[in-house]
Amino acid sequence: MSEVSECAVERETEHDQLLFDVFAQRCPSRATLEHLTGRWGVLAMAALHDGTFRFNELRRRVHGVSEKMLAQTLQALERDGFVHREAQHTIPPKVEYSLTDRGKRTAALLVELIHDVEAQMPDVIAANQRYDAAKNG
Amino acid sequence: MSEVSECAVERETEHDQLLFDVFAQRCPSRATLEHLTGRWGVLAMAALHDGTFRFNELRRRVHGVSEKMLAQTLQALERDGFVHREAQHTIPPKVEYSLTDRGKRTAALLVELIHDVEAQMPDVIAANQRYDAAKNG
DNA sequence: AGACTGCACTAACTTTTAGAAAGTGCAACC
DNA sequence: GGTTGCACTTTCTAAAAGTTAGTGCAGTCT
Repeated sequence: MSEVSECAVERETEHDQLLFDVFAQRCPSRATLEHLTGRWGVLAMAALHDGTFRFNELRRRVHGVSEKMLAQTLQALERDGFVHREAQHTIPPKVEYSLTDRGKRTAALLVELIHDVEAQMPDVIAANQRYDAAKNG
Repeated sequence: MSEVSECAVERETEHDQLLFDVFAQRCPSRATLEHLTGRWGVLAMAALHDGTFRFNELRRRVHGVSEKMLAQTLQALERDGFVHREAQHTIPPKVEYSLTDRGKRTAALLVELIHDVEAQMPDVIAANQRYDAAKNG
């Protein structure tokens, strides 16, 4: 009954490319996409698009993120190779986060999305009001 | 102690534009961004980028989404004016979902992101293995 | 000198959210 | 006449997010 979709990671096409599909439930691309588009993933990537930052600098940039979630988010992004982490084992510790080349490419897309959303906000707020009025009216 | 950042929605710049900032904790743009980038938001938008679909058609396209979450996601996207909902009050009911013009623009960016991620997956998987090896080695 | 803050986290606990399962009411299909 | 499909909502449980506290040492403030 409960069918679980998989992507054909293992199979190769005639063009020697692997097939990944975010619409397939168990495709690893879905997890990666979530790391990038999760609540804090987008913001961390966009913040790092502006340069290299220390852990607590990022925390101050991304208002509202907890230490736990920022650490968790950065670890996932580092594991996926979007973020580079460089730690100096001094006291107090100094850890610098930056984007990898691959991360920079993807971050550019996310920044574009953010700007698009910010620019649309007046329309979004108007749409919200229309929707709520239609419901309660 | 706990400072909460707000965006200057109310203030206007000299160019007569409103200021929205997703990095500010209480800026409404952050909620909107989350509707789009949330786990199911991206996939719903990308699915609708291919055309008009009924509720259960979407559910079959976006593998793994529950009815509850799909309904919730579509309602948020409709309220924000990204998605258009057209219901025929027949029995059985027929409800068709499609993207608004604004939604189409934003969906294009999300689809671009998805393709970028899918294309990077071989590198991501390699990065995962390197990360795990470095940790357990 | 002694208290306080900052550094980059992790661990334990609580609250919020997501997901799973069942219910709705009717009609077409077998 | 039993099953399935339609588009949801409601209830309950499992998972995720958020909150708080702790680490160990060095600078800053008083």
